[in-house]
Amino acid sequence: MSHTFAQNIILWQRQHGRHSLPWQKTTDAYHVWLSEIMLQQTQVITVMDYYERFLNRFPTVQDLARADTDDVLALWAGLGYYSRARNLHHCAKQVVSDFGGTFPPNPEQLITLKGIGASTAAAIAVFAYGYPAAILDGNVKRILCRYFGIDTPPSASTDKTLWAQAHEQLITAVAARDIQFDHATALRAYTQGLMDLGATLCTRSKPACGICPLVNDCIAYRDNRTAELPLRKTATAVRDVHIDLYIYRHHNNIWLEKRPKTGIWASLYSFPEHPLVSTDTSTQTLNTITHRLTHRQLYLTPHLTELDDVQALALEDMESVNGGLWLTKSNHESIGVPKPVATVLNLLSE
DNA sequence: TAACCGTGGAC
DNA sequence: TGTCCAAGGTT
Repeated sequence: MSHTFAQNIILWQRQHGRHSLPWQKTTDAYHVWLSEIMLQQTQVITVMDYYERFLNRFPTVQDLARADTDDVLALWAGLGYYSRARNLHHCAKQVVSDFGGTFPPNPEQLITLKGIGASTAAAIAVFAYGYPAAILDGNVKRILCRYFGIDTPPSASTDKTLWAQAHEQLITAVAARDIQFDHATALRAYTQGLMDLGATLCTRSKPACGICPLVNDCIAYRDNRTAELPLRKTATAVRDVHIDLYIYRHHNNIWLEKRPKTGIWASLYSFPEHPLVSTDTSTQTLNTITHRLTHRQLYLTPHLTELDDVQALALEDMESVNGGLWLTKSNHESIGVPKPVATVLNLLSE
């Protein structure tokens, strides 16, 4: 007799899935949660180092909750989507103040926490607590669209269909446990298996259908539409943005300003974008740097000015009230800067 | 509802 | 080289 969708996933995961990722070594909800937040829209290989550094610096949710937001952002710098870091810190405080320092076990409570949506809540519930819940990330969407031949464009309506399928398959997954494994173990294998299959076999381009455990029942494979499904989302327009960066250096210290709480690179530090010091001389314009964001193409033109002691003091007096500060050798660990700013800083220190 | 929000890798 | 998009959530 043939296996169900869920049985195929579980059997495949035990044999061919990933079992040695750092966050698979534990069911500690704090560790699981941290990994799930970092992995949002971010590939496994990128997360590895950040995950280890974060746990080393903040071993418990209490440590994270009482940290300075600047330190959290500095540790997150380079990982992108910085609202995740601010929400992470907020969430840690919520867990300590509202849940006694222990993450709640069910998705209904988890989703009330900052930065945790439906899919992340389900993943935490499954991996930390063995609580049955359906995930729906990019991997699962791709698998379901192909397996069931779902060929409607990405939309809230399509998401509703996908969530319904995700829930339905979970029911059979829960029933698919066999004599060797308990309920929670089968559930974790199923959930991990979906991600592993999507990440390693059912990939966007050139899926490995020849070794896929679902190939016999896959509509997209049957109809030769795996290259077409899932349908692409219409590309959002990328606008060009030109920004001047004013770099003021004094004794190898660099003047930085805290960015606004909203918008690109919110709450991180960067160079002023308007001149702060009237310098009729000795300002050097450096080569323009391009930096691509999801919906913006940035052109950053740095202007470097060396300040004398009087100018430096004047700048300090005038701008420190606005969250400006000198980046020095001793404070860089609590100053989070976006990638291109880090690139410019490295350029300057050469 | 759709725009917003980073960075890096794959092709 | 340009395009797509990755363990998405918030506004």
